[in-house]
Amino acid sequence: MTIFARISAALDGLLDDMVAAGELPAGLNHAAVTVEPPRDPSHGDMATNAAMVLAKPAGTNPRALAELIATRLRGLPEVESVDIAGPGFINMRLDRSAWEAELTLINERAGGYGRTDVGKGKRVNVEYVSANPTGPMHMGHCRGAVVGDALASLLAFSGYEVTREYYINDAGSQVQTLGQSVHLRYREALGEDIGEIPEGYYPGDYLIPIGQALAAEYGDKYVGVPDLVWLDLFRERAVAAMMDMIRADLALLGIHHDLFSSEAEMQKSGKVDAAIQRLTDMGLIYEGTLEQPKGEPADEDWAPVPMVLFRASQFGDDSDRPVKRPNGLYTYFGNDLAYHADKASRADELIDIWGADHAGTVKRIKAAVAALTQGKAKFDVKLVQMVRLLREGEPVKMSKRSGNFVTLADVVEEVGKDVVRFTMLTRKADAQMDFDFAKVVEASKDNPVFYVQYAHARIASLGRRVKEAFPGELPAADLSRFGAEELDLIKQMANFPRVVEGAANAHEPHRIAFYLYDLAAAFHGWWNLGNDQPERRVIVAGDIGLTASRLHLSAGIAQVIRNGLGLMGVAALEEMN
RNA sequence: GCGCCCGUAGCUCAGCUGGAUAGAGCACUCGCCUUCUAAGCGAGUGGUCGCAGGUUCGAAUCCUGCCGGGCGCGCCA
Repeated sequence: MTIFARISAALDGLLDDMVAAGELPAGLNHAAVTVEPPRDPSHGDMATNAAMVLAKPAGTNPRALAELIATRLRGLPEVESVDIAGPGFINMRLDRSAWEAELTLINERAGGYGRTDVGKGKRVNVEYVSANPTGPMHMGHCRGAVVGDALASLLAFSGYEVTREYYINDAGSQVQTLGQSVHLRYREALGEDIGEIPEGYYPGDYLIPIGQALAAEYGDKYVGVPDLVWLDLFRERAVAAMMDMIRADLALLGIHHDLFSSEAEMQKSGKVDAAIQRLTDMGLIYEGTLEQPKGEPADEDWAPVPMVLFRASQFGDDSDRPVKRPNGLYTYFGNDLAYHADKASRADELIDIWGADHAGTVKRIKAAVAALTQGKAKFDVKLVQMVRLLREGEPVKMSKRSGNFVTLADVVEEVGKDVVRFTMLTRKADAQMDFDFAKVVEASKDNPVFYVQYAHARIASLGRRVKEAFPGELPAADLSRFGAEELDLIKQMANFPRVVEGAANAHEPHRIAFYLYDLAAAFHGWWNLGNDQPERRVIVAGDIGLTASRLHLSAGIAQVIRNGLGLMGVAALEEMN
């Protein structure tokens, strides 16, 4: 057990003892009781709010209760001293042996340090990316891809059974247009001059090879015949090729989904009809007419049309929502609610990662999930804000014309997978962010990617250098030789499991990036002590024992950095170059 | 008109789901770095947490109403 888990468990047990001793009434809810490092380290190593939280339900006052708890805490072997401060905080100082033990634990657990079972094996489905299969991935998709992937890793590390899922939107009008665009390329491949790609079609060069392949396979069989004959074929081929391309783009980022779900297949399987039927049976589907939306430019073409609607407004949405169009086909929402019903049948918790431009549809899908699962499924829609690309401080112009939008593959090629992934996690998901090509590769402490990598590389360099100073075998680490700075570093490392747990619970993978930056800063500060004072370096000439001990500490730091970077999908570097 | 997100130091952002005196980097000021592990190091200045109420032992954090910025708002996805 990690140190925080031990103290927290001991506190729980001790509160039970107090109930047995008649010092506390039975049945108090401990959920709000926390054990955490105080913001101000001068207050001690750990603080608990137990007395303040429990005083009122226990019918006593915080200070008096704190005294009782403090007395018992003083009996714990790892607790050196306890005092009560402010409105009833209980501050603890731990014996140094507790921190020494934590470092040993870090090096023993190695890659498993920080892993917990808070997920208790619950099945969580994380759906992310789900870019339309109409072209290569561009930077607009990138952030959601990284956030979703890191969150999935975080949840897996926290004891959840995770499914990483991609929803292929292969049933709507956009993929019909894609099929028609490929048909143009097909005619082009047969020698026809198609001129400029008309407005409304996909102009990208990436469709050319698909047209060529179809031309090679079928010759002119599909020229001059109605699209009814060829559109399904062309669409399916195009979608398959686009998905191959998208999978390749994702692989560049180190992202591999467990499951790709097809909208079209789901529709064919009858699951959409079934889901709508279930809602109909619940009385939540009716035919009706919506009011005209109050958009700024009032739509002249608007006319009231009766449609099949879902009573989303009964579940917190602002309006009821159409599941079928007047032509009888399902809307995107109709398909999507069925898809979520399907996911809910396979998982205990659902998480969707969406671009912020879809914010307007969150309420309706939450309403649908609530209705379909009787409010039982945990469901979080995580919105990821836009990324503004900058080059030398100037926004990069994005155009839909082919060759002029920034693809994900281009960016990964230019700055590298690790830089892209780390940078995408240096801001919380719901804040907008700038991605400056120059800044993200800058080798300075202003750049968190570099700063964290550099800390790890510095530690890796010790392994190489120590052989020069001490060619023989090193003795076992003697942790009693640590001073206050070394113990402070361990205290910071000991926070890693708490940060992981918090990030997993809050679905906020960016917390790992900030934690690693802080840990790296603390390490660099420690390292810099050696600039002026050679005896404070890790490798101390003439003191093999101290060197061994500090190497052990450094190894622990490197381990925590690796574990954190691993969750982010970023490789730790052995050396900078 | 409505909904969602955001508003914290001059700038870019954290703030551990309600805790103690609100933090980091940049910028700025001062000192250090011609021999060491310096793609630099140390210290300092800088805040009505958009505004006004409310909830309670306690609010940047939760609630309500305003102000300002971004995104979105039927039969697209």
